Amino acid sequence: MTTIYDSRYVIIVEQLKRVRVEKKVTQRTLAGLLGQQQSYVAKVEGGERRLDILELFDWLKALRADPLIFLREIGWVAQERPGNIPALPLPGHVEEVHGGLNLIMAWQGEKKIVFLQDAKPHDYLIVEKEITAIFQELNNHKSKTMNREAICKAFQLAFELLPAVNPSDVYHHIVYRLYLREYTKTNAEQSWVRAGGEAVELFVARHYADRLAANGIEIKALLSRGEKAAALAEMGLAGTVGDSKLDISLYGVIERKRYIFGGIHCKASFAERVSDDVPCSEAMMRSGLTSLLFTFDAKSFPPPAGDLINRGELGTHENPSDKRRYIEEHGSFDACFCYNLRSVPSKKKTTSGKRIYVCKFDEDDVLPQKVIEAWQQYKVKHKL
Amino acid sequence: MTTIYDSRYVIIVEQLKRVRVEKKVTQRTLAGLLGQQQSYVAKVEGGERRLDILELFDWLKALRADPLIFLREIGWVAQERPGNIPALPLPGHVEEVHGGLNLIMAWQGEKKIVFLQDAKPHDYLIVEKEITAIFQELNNHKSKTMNREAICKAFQLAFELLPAVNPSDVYHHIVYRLYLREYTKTNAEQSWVRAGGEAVELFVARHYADRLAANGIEIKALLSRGEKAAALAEMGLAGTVGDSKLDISLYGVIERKRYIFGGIHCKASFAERVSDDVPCSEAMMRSGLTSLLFTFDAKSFPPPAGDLINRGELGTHENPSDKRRYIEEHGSFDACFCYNLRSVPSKKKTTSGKRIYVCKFDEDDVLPQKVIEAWQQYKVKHKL
DNA sequence: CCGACCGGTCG
DNA sequence: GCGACCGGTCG
Repeated sequence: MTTIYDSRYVIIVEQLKRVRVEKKVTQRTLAGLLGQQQSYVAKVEGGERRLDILELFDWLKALRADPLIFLREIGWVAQERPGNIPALPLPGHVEEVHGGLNLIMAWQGEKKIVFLQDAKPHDYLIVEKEITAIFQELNNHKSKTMNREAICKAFQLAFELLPAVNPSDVYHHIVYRLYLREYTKTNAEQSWVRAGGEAVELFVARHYADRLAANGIEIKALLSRGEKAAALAEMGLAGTVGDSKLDISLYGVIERKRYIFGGIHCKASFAERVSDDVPCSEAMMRSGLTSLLFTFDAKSFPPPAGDLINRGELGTHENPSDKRRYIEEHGSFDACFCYNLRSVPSKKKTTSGKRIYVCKFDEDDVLPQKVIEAWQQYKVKHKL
Repeated sequence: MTTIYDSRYVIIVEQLKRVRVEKKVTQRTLAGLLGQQQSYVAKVEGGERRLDILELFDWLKALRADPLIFLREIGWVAQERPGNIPALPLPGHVEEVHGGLNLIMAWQGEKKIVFLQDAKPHDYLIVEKEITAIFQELNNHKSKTMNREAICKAFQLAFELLPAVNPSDVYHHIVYRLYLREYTKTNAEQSWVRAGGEAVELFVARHYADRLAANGIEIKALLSRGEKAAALAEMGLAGTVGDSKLDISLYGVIERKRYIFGGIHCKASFAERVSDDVPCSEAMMRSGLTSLLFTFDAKSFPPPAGDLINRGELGTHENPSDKRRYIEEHGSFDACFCYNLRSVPSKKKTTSGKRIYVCKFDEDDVLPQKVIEAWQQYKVKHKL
């Protein structure tokens, strides 16, 4: 019959006793310091008498124990980790500079500046305010919005109001960092991993839906394990690769009949994780299906060593990373669409013939063009 | 010529001004509330006059701004994230129970209990104390110990003093959680990812070194990118798989000549990440080399939903996970050695013939046996 | 229930 | 410089 309150109080009492014993203070001595009888200390340590907050602090003071350290030991206050506060944008704080704006971040009480090219303070401030409100709403216990929906909404808003800005910077410096700043319900970094990753898939499917529908193509985010497995089964790949290795499926529609002709793998950033998707992608390509890779290629190095500039991980032609080689040399995907304007696109000719395209979400975006082409080719090949 | 001190102060002034403007308080009004002339406010906001800490708090009070919120906004204090404090063992706090001990953790001020089978309080308390000292030393800025070396030392100590306890629980509930509790120099969770992962590789190589050396086998942790690439080149796999996809190499030695005959992939936990290693492992096996998988298969679900019991991710025979299938069905590794005693080992017969073995670090540990067998078979096959 | 999501770290 | 390391999350 332990209530939460009781359990919390038990920890306090046990730790108070431990501190006293460690400091080799007897119950009698402590009682003397507190101006009380020994029975007072015994009753408190026996859980018979509860301390109010002021009594607790007097108690700790008498033991010469640091209250903050004590609160950490009982898990009420996080361990002090001087380095665990990531760089976060200061609320409403930007400065207009030539060609864009400087986003002012605080990191460990130091000021860090990130330049956002082609961003106007007025637009940024609207974006920050709206996204802040969206994410704060998630902390509300009555909020019915799912985290991935909220983040997807934040992407849509930010890309619409800041169309000229490097999309990967919007992802990484605005939406991601505002989520870290505002989301407090659970561990924000890990929640971002879960919800931010799915939000990218949702965003991609929604952003291109109309453009592709106009060309007889249906794009579908595969959010559940069941949907993923079903899509892989439709492709004839059930059981040959892991069942959960595709993010978005692409269907061509002819007279209400749907033909699955490809899919899109989504990765916010690469790290070593792109190799997860390679076996599924290669299996898709062997089955004559189009396998595309969407990525923000977001990667910056944080302070103190790094400069926070989001250079991505694809490297250059002269000095390619393994990730670039997966596309250009091994041809493990039919194409990679990268939304980090600092990333270096492939040359027209590559070893495998497959290319990295670098785009913004504008009329020159090649992703929908390539999807439409792939469907045309599928129709020709299968005489549809 | 901005010193760190200046940069920090600039943030304070700018944010103080922002708070005043947001609250629609004029400089004159604020000055009145502070019992000062308007020029005082102007000078402070202009950076000409510095506020001492008490003046700062008076200032915030006059603006009816919460000091803690303000300190968070300037990045001096972490955002309050009620859920971001992981379950951490309370210092020196265990209770002896039948068949083992209860490890007492604090999570959000609640008490959480994890049962450690076959652990004795006396031994646990030594382990906790020693590991705490090792990890606290890392916070010392003069510490020359590398994080991975410190964690490896913690593993060696803990497995030696608690030989009967589930090794995965020692990894997950003792070493990992003490690292979270004690390591404060940088973001402890991410530091654990980096250093804890490498420490597992180091530990495996060191733990088995003598036993294997007695059988003419050299085991080597591949810690640098160069070492990994070199080992893959020796195997004849350079360039065919990513260059960084092997953790430990195995050499047989005959008359000072070294023959690479296999390798070990290490994974503290699976998640989806085992598929990273599958392509390299399969390539090794195709080349006639032995490819083994070492894992703690550590996975518990934390509060509030989870019960913290470290059940791993391999599932059962009736309900296998994708990870079990990688071994038992697809045979993507020659064997999987799993050090979580709650994991279900393979039956003697599997579809692929490859098996999951569940072990402790004792005389029945099958890993060294299988490595020695593999080297014998290699010698026979290559007539060495 | 039980899976894949991703980025700070530090060698 | 620049890579792979892993676990809380939440649908």
